[in-house]
Amino acid sequence: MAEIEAEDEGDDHDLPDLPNVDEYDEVRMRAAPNPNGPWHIGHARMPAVIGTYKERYDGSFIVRFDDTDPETKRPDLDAYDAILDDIDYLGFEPDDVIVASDRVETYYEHARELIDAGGAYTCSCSGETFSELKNDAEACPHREKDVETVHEEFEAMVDGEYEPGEMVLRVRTDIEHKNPALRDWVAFRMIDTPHPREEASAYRCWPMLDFQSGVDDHLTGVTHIIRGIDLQDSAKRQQFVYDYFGWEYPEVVHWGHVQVDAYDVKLSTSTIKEKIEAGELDGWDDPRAPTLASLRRRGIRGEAVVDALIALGTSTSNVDLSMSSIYASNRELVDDEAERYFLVRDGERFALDGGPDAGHPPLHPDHEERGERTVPVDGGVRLEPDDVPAPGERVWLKGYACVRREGDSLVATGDGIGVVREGDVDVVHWVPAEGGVEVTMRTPDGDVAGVAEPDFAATDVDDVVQFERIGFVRVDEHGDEESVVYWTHP
RNA sequence: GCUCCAGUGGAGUAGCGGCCAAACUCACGGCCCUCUCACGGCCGAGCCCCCGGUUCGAAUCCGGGCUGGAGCACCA
Repeated sequence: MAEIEAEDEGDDHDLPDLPNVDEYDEVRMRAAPNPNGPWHIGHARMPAVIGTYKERYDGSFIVRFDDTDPETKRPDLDAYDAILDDIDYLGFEPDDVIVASDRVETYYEHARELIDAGGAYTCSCSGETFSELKNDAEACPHREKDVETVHEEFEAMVDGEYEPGEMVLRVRTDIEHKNPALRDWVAFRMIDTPHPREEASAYRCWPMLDFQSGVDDHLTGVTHIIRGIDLQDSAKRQQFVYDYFGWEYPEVVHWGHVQVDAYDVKLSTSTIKEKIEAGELDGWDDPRAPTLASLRRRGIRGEAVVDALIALGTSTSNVDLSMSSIYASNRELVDDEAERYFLVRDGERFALDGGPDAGHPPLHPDHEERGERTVPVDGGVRLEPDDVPAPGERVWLKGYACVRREGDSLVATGDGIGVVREGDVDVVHWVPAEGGVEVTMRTPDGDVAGVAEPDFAATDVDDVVQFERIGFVRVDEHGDEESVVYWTHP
Protein backbone atom coordinates (compact mmCIF):
# COMPACT_ATOMS: atom_id res chain seq x y z
CA MET A 1 0.00 0.00 0.00
CA ALA A 2 2.76 2.39 0.92
CA GLU A 3 4.41 1.47 -2.34
CA ILE A 4 1.33 2.37 -4.36
CA GLU A 5 1.05 5.69 -2.59
CA ALA A 6 4.68 6.40 -3.30
CA GLU A 7 4.11 5.75 -6.98
CA ASP A 8 1.14 8.06 -7.03
CA GLU A 9 3.29 10.79 -5.56
CA GLY A 10 5.68 10.41 -8.44
CA ASP A 11 2.87 10.87 -10.92
CA ASP A 12 2.07 14.36 -9.71
CA HIS A 13 3.17 16.04 -12.90
CA ASP A 14 1.81 13.50 -15.29
CA LEU A 15 -1.09 13.91 -17.62
CA PRO A 16 -4.42 14.95 -16.13
CA ASP A 17 -6.95 12.18 -15.59
CA LEU A 18 -9.25 11.36 -18.47
CA PRO A 19 -12.87 12.39 -17.92
CA ASN A 20 -15.48 9.97 -16.57
CA VAL A 21 -13.28 6.93 -16.66
CA ASP A 22 -15.48 5.26 -14.02
CA GLU A 23 -18.40 5.15 -16.42
CA TYR A 24 -16.69 2.68 -18.72
CA ASP A 25 -15.66 -0.95 -18.28
CA GLU A 26 -12.49 -0.31 -20.21
CA VAL A 27 -10.80 2.79 -21.54
CA ARG A 28 -10.39 2.40 -25.29
CA MET A 29 -8.54 4.97 -27.35
CA ARG A 30 -7.43 5.21 -30.92
CA ALA A 31 -4.80 7.00 -32.91
CA ALA A 32 -6.19 7.75 -36.37
CA PRO A 33 -3.29 8.74 -38.60
CA ASN A 34 -3.60 9.66 -42.23
CA PRO A 35 -0.95 7.46 -43.86
CA ASN A 36 0.49 10.10 -46.15
CA GLY A 37 4.06 9.75 -44.90
CA PRO A 38 6.30 8.83 -41.99
CA TRP A 39 5.71 10.75 -38.82
CA HIS A 40 7.19 14.03 -37.71
CA ILE A 41 7.92 14.80 -34.09
CA GLY A 42 4.48 16.24 -33.42
CA HIS A 43 2.77 13.03 -34.48
CA ALA A 44 4.46 11.22 -31.61
CA ARG A 45 2.24 13.04 -29.17
CA MET A 46 -0.78 10.84 -29.89
CA PRO A 47 0.83 7.46 -29.21
CA ALA A 48 2.79 8.97 -26.32
CA VAL A 49 -0.36 10.18 -24.61
CA ILE A 50 -2.57 7.24 -25.53
CA GLY A 51 0.13 4.77 -24.57
CA THR A 52 0.58 6.50 -21.24
CA TYR A 53 -3.15 6.47 -20.52
CA LYS A 54 -3.34 2.86 -21.61
CA GLU A 55 -0.82 1.96 -18.94
CA ARG A 56 -2.55 4.08 -16.32
CA TYR A 57 -6.03 2.65 -16.91
CA ASP A 58 -5.07 -0.76 -18.27
CA GLY A 59 -6.94 0.25 -21.38
CA SER A 60 -6.46 -0.39 -25.06
CA PHE A 61 -4.86 1.43 -27.92
CA ILE A 62 -6.14 1.03 -31.46
CA VAL A 63 -4.42 2.34 -34.55
CA ARG A 64 -6.84 3.18 -37.33
CA PHE A 65 -5.56 4.44 -40.64
CA ASP A 66 -8.01 7.06 -41.85
CA ASP A 67 -7.21 6.76 -45.53
CA THR A 68 -10.49 7.74 -47.14
CA ASP A 69 -9.23 10.38 -49.55
CA PRO A 70 -7.33 8.79 -52.43
CA GLU A 71 -6.82 12.16 -54.06
CA THR A 72 -5.99 15.27 -52.04
CA LYS A 73 -4.68 13.30 -49.05
CA ARG A 74 -3.47 10.46 -51.15
CA PRO A 75 -2.13 7.64 -48.97
CA ASP A 76 1.49 6.62 -49.36
CA LEU A 77 1.68 2.83 -49.43
CA ASP A 78 4.96 2.83 -47.52
CA ALA A 79 3.56 5.02 -44.80
CA TYR A 80 1.35 2.39 -43.17
CA ASP A 81 4.34 0.35 -42.09
CA ALA A 82 6.53 3.39 -41.53
CA ILE A 83 4.00 4.71 -39.01
CA LEU A 84 3.78 1.37 -37.25
CA ASP A 85 7.59 1.40 -37.07
CA ASP A 86 7.48 4.87 -35.58
CA ILE A 87 5.03 3.71 -32.93
CA ASP A 88 7.29 0.77 -32.16
CA TYR A 89 10.27 3.10 -31.88
CA LEU A 90 8.36 5.15 -29.33
CA GLY A 91 7.93 1.99 -27.30
CA PHE A 92 4.26 1.19 -27.81
CA GLU A 93 2.40 -1.74 -29.25
CA PRO A 94 -1.12 -1.21 -30.58
CA ASP A 95 -3.77 -3.67 -29.46
CA ASP A 96 -5.31 -3.57 -32.89
CA VAL A 97 -4.63 -2.04 -36.28
CA ILE A 98 -7.45 -1.34 -38.71
CA VAL A 99 -7.65 0.42 -42.03
CA ALA A 100 -10.62 2.56 -43.03
CA SER A 101 -10.30 1.74 -46.72
CA ASP A 102 -11.01 -1.90 -45.79
CA ARG A 103 -14.30 -0.84 -44.26
CA VAL A 104 -16.02 1.09 -47.01
CA GLU A 105 -18.93 -1.38 -47.21
CA THR A 106 -19.56 -0.80 -43.53
CA TYR A 107 -19.79 2.92 -44.11
CA TYR A 108 -22.21 2.34 -46.99
CA GLU A 109 -24.42 0.21 -44.78
CA HIS A 110 -24.56 2.90 -42.15
CA ALA A 111 -25.29 5.50 -44.77
CA ARG A 112 -28.29 3.44 -45.89
CA GLU A 113 -29.52 3.19 -42.33
CA LEU A 114 -29.08 6.88 -41.90
CA ILE A 115 -31.09 7.53 -45.04
CA ASP A 116 -33.85 5.28 -43.71
CA ALA A 117 -33.84 7.28 -40.52
CA GLY A 118 -34.31 10.47 -42.49
CA GLY A 119 -30.87 11.60 -41.50
CA ALA A 120 -29.29 12.10 -44.88
CA TYR A 121 -30.08 13.26 -48.39
CA THR A 122 -28.36 13.29 -51.73
CA CYS A 123 -27.54 16.76 -52.96
CA SER A 124 -26.38 17.95 -56.37
CA CYS A 125 -25.75 21.57 -55.42
CA SER A 126 -22.31 22.85 -56.30
CA GLY A 127 -20.15 23.43 -53.28
CA GLU A 128 -20.36 27.15 -53.88
CA THR A 129 -24.13 27.23 -54.20
CA PHE A 130 -24.64 25.19 -51.08
CA SER A 131 -22.17 27.27 -49.14
CA GLU A 132 -24.12 30.43 -49.90
CA LEU A 133 -27.42 28.87 -48.90
CA LYS A 134 -25.89 27.44 -45.79
CA ASN A 135 -24.42 30.73 -44.71
CA ASP A 136 -27.90 32.23 -45.00
CA ALA A 137 -29.32 29.30 -43.02
CA GLU A 138 -31.40 28.25 -45.98
CA ALA A 139 -32.09 24.68 -47.05
CA CYS A 140 -31.44 23.61 -50.60
CA PRO A 141 -34.29 22.00 -52.60
CA HIS A 142 -32.72 18.54 -52.34
CA ARG A 143 -33.26 18.47 -48.61
CA GLU A 144 -36.89 17.43 -49.00
CA LYS A 145 -36.42 14.54 -51.41
CA ASP A 146 -38.27 11.40 -50.51
CA VAL A 147 -36.31 8.54 -49.03
CA GLU A 148 -36.75 6.35 -52.11
CA THR A 149 -35.08 8.88 -54.35
CA VAL A 150 -32.27 9.40 -51.88
CA HIS A 151 -31.68 5.66 -51.78
CA GLU A 152 -31.62 5.42 -55.55
CA GLU A 153 -29.21 8.27 -55.90
CA PHE A 154 -26.96 7.05 -53.13
CA GLU A 155 -26.75 3.61 -54.76
CA ALA A 156 -25.84 5.35 -58.00
CA MET A 157 -23.08 7.12 -56.09
CA VAL A 158 -21.87 3.77 -54.76
CA ASP A 159 -21.94 2.39 -58.28
CA GLY A 160 -19.79 5.23 -59.47
CA GLU A 161 -22.38 6.70 -61.79
CA TYR A 162 -21.62 10.32 -60.98
CA GLU A 163 -18.66 12.52 -61.71
CA PRO A 164 -16.77 14.14 -58.86
CA GLY A 165 -18.72 17.19 -57.69
CA GLU A 166 -21.94 16.01 -59.24
CA MET A 167 -23.56 14.45 -56.21
CA VAL A 168 -22.90 14.16 -52.48
CA LEU A 169 -24.69 12.65 -49.52
CA ARG A 170 -25.33 15.18 -46.76
CA VAL A 171 -26.26 14.62 -43.16
CA ARG A 172 -29.44 16.42 -42.25
CA THR A 173 -28.48 18.36 -39.14
CA ASP A 174 -30.03 21.75 -38.42
CA ILE A 175 -29.80 24.12 -41.33
CA GLU A 176 -30.45 27.02 -38.96
CA HIS A 177 -27.90 25.98 -36.37
CA LYS A 178 -26.21 29.09 -35.04
CA ASN A 179 -22.82 27.61 -35.84
CA PRO A 180 -22.54 27.48 -39.63
CA ALA A 181 -19.87 24.79 -39.35
CA LEU A 182 -22.48 22.28 -38.23
CA ARG A 183 -25.11 22.78 -40.91
CA ASP A 184 -25.85 19.80 -43.20
CA TRP A 185 -22.30 18.62 -43.75
CA VAL A 186 -21.12 16.23 -46.46
CA ALA A 187 -20.86 12.56 -45.53
CA PHE A 188 -19.94 11.00 -48.90
CA ARG A 189 -18.56 12.36 -52.13
CA MET A 190 -17.34 11.06 -55.49
CA ILE A 191 -13.62 10.63 -56.18
CA ASP A 192 -12.41 9.34 -59.54
CA THR A 193 -8.81 8.67 -58.55
CA PRO A 194 -8.43 5.01 -57.59
CA HIS A 195 -7.23 4.33 -54.06
CA PRO A 196 -3.57 3.26 -54.09
CA ARG A 197 -4.40 0.16 -52.06
CA GLU A 198 -5.36 -2.61 -54.45
CA GLU A 199 -8.11 -3.83 -52.13
CA ALA A 200 -9.83 -0.44 -52.21
CA SER A 201 -9.09 0.68 -55.73
CA ALA A 202 -12.57 0.02 -57.10
CA TYR A 203 -14.43 2.44 -54.81
CA ARG A 204 -15.47 5.79 -56.19
CA CYS A 205 -17.85 6.90 -53.44
CA TRP A 206 -15.85 7.79 -50.33
CA PRO A 207 -16.93 8.86 -46.85
CA MET A 208 -15.67 12.09 -45.34
CA LEU A 209 -13.69 12.00 -42.12
CA ASP A 210 -16.51 13.04 -39.84
CA PHE A 211 -18.77 10.24 -41.04
CA GLN A 212 -16.15 7.51 -41.26
CA SER A 213 -14.48 8.41 -38.00
CA GLY A 214 -17.76 8.80 -36.16
CA VAL A 215 -19.02 5.40 -37.28
CA ASP A 216 -15.73 3.67 -36.58
CA ASP A 217 -15.31 5.15 -33.13
CA HIS A 218 -18.65 3.71 -32.14
CA LEU A 219 -18.18 0.37 -33.87
CA THR A 220 -14.76 -0.18 -32.31
CA GLY A 221 -15.93 0.75 -28.84
CA VAL A 222 -13.78 3.83 -28.44
CA THR A 223 -14.54 5.49 -25.12
CA HIS A 224 -12.09 8.40 -25.18
CA ILE A 225 -11.18 10.42 -28.23
CA ILE A 226 -8.12 12.62 -28.09
CA ARG A 227 -7.71 14.99 -30.99
CA GLY A 228 -6.54 18.40 -32.10
CA ILE A 229 -8.39 21.68 -31.88
CA ASP A 230 -8.73 21.63 -35.66
CA LEU A 231 -11.38 18.98 -35.04
CA GLN A 232 -13.15 20.97 -32.33
CA ASP A 233 -16.42 20.88 -34.23
CA SER A 234 -16.25 17.22 -35.21
CA ALA A 235 -17.92 15.94 -32.10
CA LYS A 236 -20.76 18.38 -32.53
CA ARG A 237 -21.13 17.40 -36.17
CA GLN A 238 -20.97 13.69 -35.47
CA GLN A 239 -23.41 14.05 -32.60
CA PHE A 240 -26.20 14.42 -35.16
CA VAL A 241 -25.32 11.02 -36.64
CA TYR A 242 -25.04 9.49 -33.18
CA ASP A 243 -28.50 10.85 -32.36
CA TYR A 244 -30.03 9.26 -35.46
CA PHE A 245 -28.48 5.93 -34.49
CA GLY A 246 -29.19 6.26 -30.78
CA TRP A 247 -25.50 6.01 -29.90
CA GLU A 248 -23.65 7.58 -26.98
CA TYR A 249 -20.82 9.85 -27.99
CA PRO A 250 -17.41 9.07 -26.44
CA GLU A 251 -15.55 11.47 -24.15
CA VAL A 252 -13.42 13.97 -26.03
CA VAL A 253 -10.20 15.75 -25.16
CA HIS A 254 -8.91 18.48 -27.47
CA TRP A 255 -5.38 19.70 -27.58
CA GLY A 256 -3.59 22.49 -29.42
CA HIS A 257 -0.98 22.34 -32.12
CA VAL A 258 2.66 21.55 -31.42
CA GLN A 259 5.54 23.47 -32.88
CA VAL A 260 9.14 22.46 -32.40
CA ASP A 261 11.97 24.93 -32.15
CA ALA A 262 15.42 24.21 -33.61
CA TYR A 263 14.31 23.28 -37.11
CA ASP A 264 14.12 25.33 -40.28
CA VAL A 265 11.69 22.83 -41.72
CA LYS A 266 8.00 23.18 -40.97
CA LEU A 267 6.41 20.39 -39.01
CA SER A 268 4.33 19.15 -41.90
CA THR A 269 4.43 15.84 -43.70
CA SER A 270 3.76 17.40 -47.09
CA THR A 271 6.45 20.05 -46.63
CA ILE A 272 9.04 17.47 -45.63
CA LYS A 273 8.03 15.29 -48.56
CA GLU A 274 8.49 18.20 -50.96
CA LYS A 275 11.94 18.94 -49.60
CA ILE A 276 12.97 15.34 -49.99
CA GLU A 277 11.69 15.25 -53.56
CA ALA A 278 13.49 18.51 -54.30
CA GLY A 279 16.71 17.03 -52.96
CA GLU A 280 16.98 19.52 -50.11
CA LEU A 281 16.81 16.66 -47.65
CA ASP A 282 18.42 13.24 -48.13
CA GLY A 283 15.40 11.35 -46.88
CA TRP A 284 13.01 11.01 -44.00
CA ASP A 285 15.89 10.29 -41.65
CA ASP A 286 18.03 13.25 -42.71
CA PRO A 287 19.25 14.86 -39.49
CA ARG A 288 17.85 18.17 -40.71
CA ALA A 289 14.35 16.70 -40.95
CA PRO A 290 12.06 17.06 -37.92
CA THR A 291 10.97 13.45 -38.20
CA LEU A 292 10.98 10.52 -35.81
CA ALA A 293 13.11 8.57 -38.27
CA SER A 294 15.69 11.33 -38.00
CA LEU A 295 15.68 11.33 -34.20
CA ARG A 296 16.00 7.58 -34.19
CA ARG A 297 19.00 7.68 -36.49
CA ARG A 298 20.56 10.29 -34.25
CA GLY A 299 20.39 7.90 -31.34
CA ILE A 300 17.61 9.60 -29.44
CA ARG A 301 15.52 7.03 -27.64
CA GLY A 302 11.81 6.89 -28.20
CA GLU A 303 11.38 7.05 -24.45
CA ALA A 304 12.98 10.50 -24.38
CA VAL A 305 10.62 11.75 -27.07
CA VAL A 306 7.66 10.36 -25.16
CA ASP A 307 8.79 11.96 -21.90
CA ALA A 308 9.10 15.36 -23.50
CA LEU A 309 5.73 15.12 -25.22
CA ILE A 310 3.93 13.91 -22.13
CA ALA A 311 5.26 16.98 -20.33
CA LEU A 312 3.33 19.15 -22.78
CA GLY A 313 0.10 17.92 -21.22
CA THR A 314 -3.14 18.13 -23.17
CA SER A 315 -4.14 21.78 -22.99
CA THR A 316 -6.08 23.37 -25.81
CA SER A 317 -3.44 26.06 -26.24
CA ASN A 318 -0.88 25.76 -28.99
CA VAL A 319 2.46 24.77 -27.54
CA ASP A 320 6.12 25.00 -28.46
CA LEU A 321 8.23 21.97 -27.79
CA SER A 322 11.88 22.71 -27.06
CA MET A 323 14.25 20.18 -28.52
CA SER A 324 16.35 20.84 -25.43
CA SER A 325 13.79 19.07 -23.30
CA ILE A 326 14.00 15.99 -25.55
CA TYR A 327 17.77 16.30 -25.32
CA ALA A 328 17.68 16.56 -21.55
CA SER A 329 15.53 13.44 -21.28
CA ASN A 330 17.77 11.54 -23.65
CA ARG A 331 21.01 12.63 -22.01
CA GLU A 332 19.74 11.20 -18.79
CA LEU A 333 19.21 7.88 -20.55
CA VAL A 334 22.51 7.64 -22.43
CA ASP A 335 25.12 9.52 -20.40
CA ASP A 336 26.03 6.69 -18.09
CA GLU A 337 26.69 4.19 -20.84
CA ALA A 338 28.17 6.44 -23.53
CA GLU A 339 31.90 5.91 -23.79
CA ARG A 340 34.08 8.98 -24.31
CA TYR A 341 36.25 9.68 -27.33
CA PHE A 342 38.01 12.62 -28.90
CA LEU A 343 37.01 14.21 -32.18
CA VAL A 344 38.92 17.16 -33.63
CA ARG A 345 37.18 19.33 -36.21
CA ASP A 346 39.23 21.41 -38.62
CA GLY A 347 42.33 20.22 -36.86
CA GLU A 348 45.59 22.18 -36.87
CA ARG A 349 48.71 20.04 -36.75
CA PHE A 350 51.54 20.52 -34.28
CA ALA A 351 54.74 18.64 -33.71
CA LEU A 352 55.15 17.38 -30.18
CA ASP A 353 58.42 17.33 -28.27
CA GLY A 354 58.98 15.37 -25.12
CA GLY A 355 56.30 13.56 -23.19
CA PRO A 356 55.17 9.92 -23.40
CA ASP A 357 54.17 8.02 -26.54
CA ALA A 358 50.47 8.07 -25.84
CA GLY A 359 47.74 9.47 -23.64
CA HIS A 360 45.34 7.28 -21.68
CA PRO A 361 42.08 8.99 -20.85
CA PRO A 362 39.32 6.81 -19.36
CA LEU A 363 36.48 5.42 -21.44
CA HIS A 364 34.07 6.95 -18.95
CA PRO A 365 35.01 9.32 -16.13
CA ASP A 366 32.48 7.77 -13.74
CA HIS A 367 33.46 4.19 -14.59
CA GLU A 368 37.20 3.72 -14.31
CA GLU A 369 36.58 -0.05 -14.34
CA ARG A 370 35.67 0.08 -18.02
CA GLY A 371 39.28 0.83 -18.79
CA GLU A 372 41.09 3.48 -20.69
CA ARG A 373 41.79 4.46 -24.24
CA THR A 374 45.15 4.73 -25.93
CA VAL A 375 45.67 7.92 -27.90
CA PRO A 376 49.13 7.84 -29.54
CA VAL A 377 50.98 10.99 -30.51
CA ASP A 378 52.21 9.68 -33.88
CA GLY A 379 53.51 12.51 -36.00
CA GLY A 380 52.38 15.06 -33.48
CA VAL A 381 48.84 16.09 -32.61
CA ARG A 382 45.89 17.97 -34.00
CA LEU A 383 43.90 20.54 -32.06
CA GLU A 384 40.70 22.41 -32.82
CA PRO A 385 41.48 26.00 -33.84
CA ASP A 386 39.72 27.41 -30.77
CA ASP A 387 41.91 25.30 -28.51
CA VAL A 388 45.28 26.26 -29.98
CA PRO A 389 47.26 28.13 -27.33
CA ALA A 390 48.96 31.40 -28.19
CA PRO A 391 52.75 31.14 -28.61
CA GLY A 392 54.33 30.69 -25.21
CA GLU A 393 51.06 29.65 -23.57
CA ARG A 394 50.27 26.25 -22.12
CA VAL A 395 47.40 23.87 -22.62
CA TRP A 396 46.67 20.47 -21.07
CA LEU A 397 46.13 17.67 -23.58
CA LYS A 398 43.51 15.66 -21.82
CA GLY A 399 44.74 12.28 -20.64
CA TYR A 400 48.24 13.15 -21.72
CA ALA A 401 50.22 16.05 -20.28
CA CYS A 402 50.78 19.76 -20.15
CA VAL A 403 52.41 21.30 -23.24
CA ARG A 404 53.61 24.76 -24.15
CA ARG A 405 53.41 26.16 -27.65
CA GLU A 406 56.68 27.13 -29.20
CA GLY A 407 56.21 28.14 -32.81
CA ASP A 408 54.59 25.22 -34.62
CA SER A 409 55.52 22.78 -31.91
CA LEU A 410 54.08 21.80 -28.61
CA VAL A 411 56.63 21.01 -25.95
CA ALA A 412 55.89 18.99 -22.84
CA THR A 413 56.41 21.15 -19.78
CA GLY A 414 56.47 18.49 -17.10
CA ASP A 415 53.86 20.42 -15.10
CA GLY A 416 51.67 18.34 -12.85
CA ILE A 417 47.88 18.30 -12.91
CA GLY A 418 48.00 20.97 -10.26
CA VAL A 419 48.25 23.64 -12.95
CA VAL A 420 44.86 22.55 -14.22
CA ARG A 421 43.31 22.40 -10.77
CA GLU A 422 44.51 25.85 -10.00
CA GLY A 423 42.84 27.09 -13.17
CA ASP A 424 46.03 28.22 -14.87
CA VAL A 425 45.81 25.82 -17.80
CA ASP A 426 42.80 24.79 -19.92
CA VAL A 427 42.12 21.15 -20.71
CA VAL A 428 41.54 20.37 -24.37
CA HIS A 429 40.85 17.29 -26.45
CA TRP A 430 43.18 16.23 -29.23
CA VAL A 431 43.98 13.46 -31.70
CA PRO A 432 47.24 12.19 -33.18
CA ALA A 433 48.37 13.93 -36.36
CA GLU A 434 48.62 10.54 -38.10
CA GLY A 435 46.45 7.44 -37.81
CA GLY A 436 43.16 8.88 -36.67
CA VAL A 437 39.75 7.91 -38.00
CA GLU A 438 38.20 10.23 -40.57
CA VAL A 439 34.69 11.10 -39.46
CA THR A 440 31.72 12.84 -41.01
CA MET A 441 29.36 14.04 -38.34
CA ARG A 442 25.88 14.68 -39.65
CA THR A 443 24.00 17.33 -37.69
CA PRO A 444 20.73 19.27 -38.03
CA ASP A 445 22.88 22.19 -39.20
CA GLY A 446 24.76 20.25 -41.84
CA ASP A 447 27.69 17.90 -42.08
CA VAL A 448 30.92 18.43 -40.16
CA ALA A 449 34.24 16.78 -40.97
CA GLY A 450 36.71 15.74 -38.33
CA VAL A 451 39.20 13.17 -37.16
CA ALA A 452 38.56 10.86 -34.24
CA GLU A 453 41.15 9.11 -32.11
CA PRO A 454 42.15 5.58 -33.33
CA ASP A 455 40.22 3.70 -30.62
CA PHE A 456 37.01 5.15 -31.98
CA ALA A 457 37.25 2.49 -34.70
CA ALA A 458 36.44 -0.10 -32.03
CA THR A 459 32.96 1.22 -31.44
CA ASP A 460 29.98 -0.64 -32.88
CA VAL A 461 27.40 0.73 -35.23
CA ASP A 462 24.41 1.98 -33.19
CA ASP A 463 26.59 2.80 -30.18
CA VAL A 464 25.94 6.20 -28.71
CA VAL A 465 29.20 7.74 -27.57
CA GLN A 466 30.29 11.16 -26.43
CA PHE A 467 32.89 13.19 -28.25
CA GLU A 468 34.27 15.08 -25.30
CA ARG A 469 33.50 18.78 -25.26
CA ILE A 470 31.42 18.38 -28.45
CA GLY A 471 28.45 16.21 -27.70
CA PHE A 472 26.87 12.81 -28.04
CA VAL A 473 26.69 11.02 -31.36
CA ARG A 474 25.34 7.74 -32.66
CA VAL A 475 27.76 5.63 -34.68
CA ASP A 476 26.07 5.08 -38.03
CA GLU A 477 28.72 3.44 -40.18
CA HIS A 478 32.39 2.44 -40.17
CA GLY A 479 33.39 2.63 -43.83
CA ASP A 480 36.72 2.00 -45.50
CA GLU A 481 37.36 5.67 -46.12
CA GLU A 482 35.64 7.19 -43.15
CA SER A 483 33.16 6.68 -40.36
CA VAL A 484 29.80 8.39 -40.25
CA VAL A 485 28.18 9.52 -37.03
CA TYR A 486 24.92 11.30 -36.39
CA TRP A 487 24.96 14.07 -33.85
CA THR A 488 22.60 13.35 -31.00
CA HIS A 489 22.70 16.42 -28.77
CA PRO A 490 25.16 18.38 -26.63
C1' G B 1 -19.34 37.93 -41.29
C1' C B 2 -20.97 33.63 -38.05
C1' U B 3 -19.37 29.96 -34.33
C1' C B 4 -16.06 27.73 -30.81
C1' C B 5 -11.65 27.64 -27.64
C1' A B 6 -7.57 29.59 -24.88
C1' G B 7 -4.51 33.36 -22.20
C1' U B 8 0.55 31.64 -15.09
C1' G B 9 8.43 33.45 -15.54
C1' G B 10 12.26 32.47 -22.21
C1' A B 11 9.47 27.15 -23.35
C1' G B 12 6.06 23.67 -21.03
C1' U B 13 3.18 22.23 -16.97
C1' A B 14 0.93 22.58 -11.84
C1' G B 15 -2.14 25.56 -8.63
C1' C B 16 -8.58 26.56 -9.76
C1' G B 17 -11.58 31.10 -3.58
C1' G B 18 -7.62 31.86 1.81
C1' C B 19 -1.80 27.41 3.10
C1' C B 20 0.30 31.64 -3.48
C1' A B 21 3.74 37.57 -4.87
C1' A B 22 3.03 31.41 -6.63
C1' A B 23 5.62 25.25 -7.43
C1' C B 24 8.06 21.76 -10.86
C1' U B 25 10.82 20.38 -15.66
C1' C B 26 13.76 22.44 -19.62
C1' A B 27 16.49 26.73 -21.01
C1' C B 28 19.46 30.97 -19.01
C1' G B 29 23.39 33.47 -15.46
C1' G B 30 26.91 32.68 -11.40
C1' C B 31 29.59 29.48 -8.08
C1' C B 32 31.38 24.46 -6.59
C1' C B 33 33.05 19.61 -8.33
C1' U B 34 35.84 17.84 -12.47
C1' C B 35 42.28 16.16 -16.63
C1' U B 36 35.00 17.45 -21.04
C1' C B 37 31.64 23.07 -22.34
C1' A B 38 29.16 15.98 -20.14
C1' C B 39 27.34 14.15 -15.28
C1' G B 40 26.59 15.92 -10.23
C1' G B 41 25.83 19.93 -6.36
C1' C B 42 24.55 25.03 -4.71
C1' C B 43 22.71 29.86 -5.71
C1' G B 44 20.23 33.48 -8.90
C1' A B 45 17.16 36.27 -12.35
C1' G B 46 12.38 35.97 -14.32
C1' C B 47 5.28 34.83 -14.41
C1' C B 48 -0.75 35.05 -12.63
C1' C B 49 -3.17 39.67 -20.38
C1' C B 50 -6.23 44.32 -19.01
C1' C B 51 -10.49 46.73 -16.63
C1' G B 52 -14.56 46.28 -13.70
C1' G B 53 -17.61 43.18 -10.37
C1' U B 54 -18.80 39.22 -6.47
C1' U B 55 -16.29 38.23 -1.67
C1' C B 56 -13.72 39.56 4.70
C1' G B 57 -10.36 37.44 0.91
C1' A B 58 -9.40 36.04 -6.45
C1' A B 59 -4.12 33.59 -10.38
C1' U B 60 -8.54 30.93 -8.99
C1' C B 61 -15.76 32.89 -9.66
C1' C B 62 -18.73 36.56 -12.99
C1' G B 63 -18.98 40.47 -16.95
C1' G B 64 -16.58 43.33 -20.61
C1' G B 65 -12.23 44.21 -23.38
C1' C B 66 -7.57 42.88 -25.59
C1' U B 67 -4.49 39.20 -27.71
C1' G B 68 -3.86 34.50 -29.81
C1' G B 69 -5.78 29.91 -31.97
C1' A B 70 -9.52 26.87 -34.51
C1' G B 71 -13.90 25.75 -37.62
C1' C B 72 -17.65 27.52 -41.28
C1' A B 73 -13.84 22.01 -47.64
C1' C B 74 -17.12 17.32 -52.12
C1' C B 75 -8.86 17.56 -46.70
C1' A B 76 -7.46 14.55 -42.75
